[in-house]
Amino acid sequence: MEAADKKGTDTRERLIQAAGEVFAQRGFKGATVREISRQANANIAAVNYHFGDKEELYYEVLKNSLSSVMEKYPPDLGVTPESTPEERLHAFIRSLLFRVLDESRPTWHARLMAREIAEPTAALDQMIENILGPLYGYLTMVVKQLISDEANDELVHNCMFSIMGQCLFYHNARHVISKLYHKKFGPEVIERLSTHIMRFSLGAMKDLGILDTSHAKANYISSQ
Amino acid sequence: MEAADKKGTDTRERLIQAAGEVFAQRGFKGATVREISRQANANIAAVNYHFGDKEELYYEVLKNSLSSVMEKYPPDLGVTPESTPEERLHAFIRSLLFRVLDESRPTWHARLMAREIAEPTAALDQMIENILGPLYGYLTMVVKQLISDEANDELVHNCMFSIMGQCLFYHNARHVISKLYHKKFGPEVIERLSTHIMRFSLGAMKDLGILDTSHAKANYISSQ
DNA sequence: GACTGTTTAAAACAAATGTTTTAATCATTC
DNA sequence: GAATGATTAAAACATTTGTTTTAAACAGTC
Repeated sequence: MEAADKKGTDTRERLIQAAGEVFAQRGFKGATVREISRQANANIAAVNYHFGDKEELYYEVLKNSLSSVMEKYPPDLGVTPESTPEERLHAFIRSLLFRVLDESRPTWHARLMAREIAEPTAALDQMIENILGPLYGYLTMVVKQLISDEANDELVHNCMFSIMGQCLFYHNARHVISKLYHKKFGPEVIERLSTHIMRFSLGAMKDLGILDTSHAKANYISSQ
Repeated sequence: MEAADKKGTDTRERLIQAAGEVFAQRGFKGATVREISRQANANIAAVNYHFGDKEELYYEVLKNSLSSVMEKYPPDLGVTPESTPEERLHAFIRSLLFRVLDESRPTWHARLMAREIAEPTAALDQMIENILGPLYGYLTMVVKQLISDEANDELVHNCMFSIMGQCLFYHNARHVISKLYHKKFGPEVIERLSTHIMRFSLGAMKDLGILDTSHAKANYISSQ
């Protein structure tokens, strides 16, 4: 069988692609092996033959997703050892936004990860270990450089969450945004969003950093 | 039957409460009428008798949720006509955070709405009309007062999204946050978070507002 | 070209699930 | 207190769905 992708291509691979699409769209429970098989041009029994059962297929799909998601948009894209912390932050935001909003390629990676984050299965742990943990670690470093190396942990975490939240919101609330404001997320819009989020966050951290270092930690901790 | 809540309480009401819990936990597809019925101490046929079918029950649950979610924490809690825009923003953030994080009462309202936002069913439209639309309208007003009444719409929207994103992140990523940082969201933590988000956002908008009004719109629009 | 291990195809199975049916029970009214 | 309408209970039904089985088709090897 020398045909390119008529039937010769690995059924296993086609199943993963199809399953990714279906899982992302309908969730683990909502996805049926019949729909996956149909969409992969495979027999119903193919899933069980190649993966054992539906759950194992899901894990395989997620693992596949994890490794490919970071490839196209690594969090330090275009950053050199000489880059300023500001440039690193912009690169981080930009890559995160493209990672979750770019529709020029299969979008199920991001949607699947978002699903797993919002309602974890047993697979969340490996996702944290391989992707989210390192990602947060990297952002921690960047933020610390931006506000103050000896800023208290709470402030650092809060700033990180403020940045992550701004980025992920556009993915999470995309249906609402599009219904309320008829906004579409093409590459140039994403570019502008990343500029906004960077300026917004830099302005904020400039303020907070001053607060934190001048009035010392007690100031930030006192609330209300 | 005069007993308080042994069996005399409306089965219909018990079904809605139980269904809310189960739908929020397992999603529409994952929830089974059997589990709902069991948890409501009702017969399997009760759902169909009282609501026609499972989908109609879901809509009823969501409608019930919508009307009750805003009651305890209205977005302008504690705000008077004399309040400053800064106070209004703080109240908005605070109430939003409590709305989505407060675990001292049934949490399924927020979880269910988050589900509907992330993966809409046909019910999203009424949710936008009754809740999200007004909420965003109110925030628009507050933000405009904070940066500049004649700020361009894009900047206003972006700031709104930055604020909403920061708040909703803690709900959306709660499992990841708790696994990574062992953070729990008690009332005092929520209070401090709201203070952080307010300061973060005010600092940011102060910056952007200056940018926007002094260098005029062209400045903001130029990206990269 | 028969043999062997791998993959695909079709059908069947068993469990789960939303819904319906039918009868019993409860509550209210005359 | 019989009659009537509303509610609940138990069982059955029809579909869907994940999985298994059995046989056929294929690919590579001697």
